[in-house]
Amino acid sequence: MSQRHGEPPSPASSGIGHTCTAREVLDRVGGKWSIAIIIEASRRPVRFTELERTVEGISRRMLALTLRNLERDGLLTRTVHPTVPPRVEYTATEIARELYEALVTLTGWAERHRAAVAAAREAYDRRQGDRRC
Amino acid sequence: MSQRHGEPPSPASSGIGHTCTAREVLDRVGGKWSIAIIIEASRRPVRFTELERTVEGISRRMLALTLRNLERDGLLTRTVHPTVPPRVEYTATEIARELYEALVTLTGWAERHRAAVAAAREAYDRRQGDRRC
DNA sequence: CTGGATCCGCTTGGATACTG
DNA sequence: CAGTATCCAAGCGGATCCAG
Repeated sequence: MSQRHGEPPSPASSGIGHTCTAREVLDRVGGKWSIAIIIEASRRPVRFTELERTVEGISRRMLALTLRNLERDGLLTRTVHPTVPPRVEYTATEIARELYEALVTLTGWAERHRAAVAAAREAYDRRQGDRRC
Repeated sequence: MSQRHGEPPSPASSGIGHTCTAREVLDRVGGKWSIAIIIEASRRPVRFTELERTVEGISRRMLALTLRNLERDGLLTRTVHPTVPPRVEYTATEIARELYEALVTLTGWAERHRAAVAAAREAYDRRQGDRRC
């Protein structure tokens, strides 16, 4: 990551602008686990081990990394309760919850066209399969 | 790719459902170049070399690969004009254009909170910088 | 012009052991 | 419990050469 994410030169409406902002957000939540964590943390404060169980398939390392990044971007709040054993809770910020709202649009698209995409993919693969055999 | 993308077991409203559909679409367009290509192809039919110039930074290999995948998922239409030299045009399908509409919601989120995220990141980095030095 | 095939470095990410 | 540190494998992606 050699580039700071300050204000881009605002390439305006050439399509490049939309591309950049789109990539900006996708780089942030396009990770394999970000969405799942944001959704969980939007429902209630969650603890580390809790996420390790809930977000099925995630490794301890990736959980820690993703949490760090989300916290860094101000999407998660990390609260340490100085008890023993230590208790750390992660909560989605208002920004993150708004992000989730925005994502609903995308899931809507996925649900509407899931069948069509699957069909297209199958058709494509069948064509290729014929060519190769 | 060892897993077919058929109908998931529909885990309903436990948050897992949204996570899955969200990941489904992000896996499809979360690639480094998919969005840029979709946007370009939504504006007009585009040729291979044209994209190579427009989508700045993309390599020939990744352009070809991304085009294949998008075509496979029914998001792009590939039209070959049997001329010499060959002329191939890619066009966004209706589904892809709807996807772009959905993405606008996301870019809206990015634009609204860009400053906040940048600030959070800077604050976080400054805190860490102090600790490490 | 439009790609496919190959080589290879770099990053991503899993498994595990260790620390406070 | 809540992580960090280390090792290592798989795959993403760039560069290049070649073909239709």
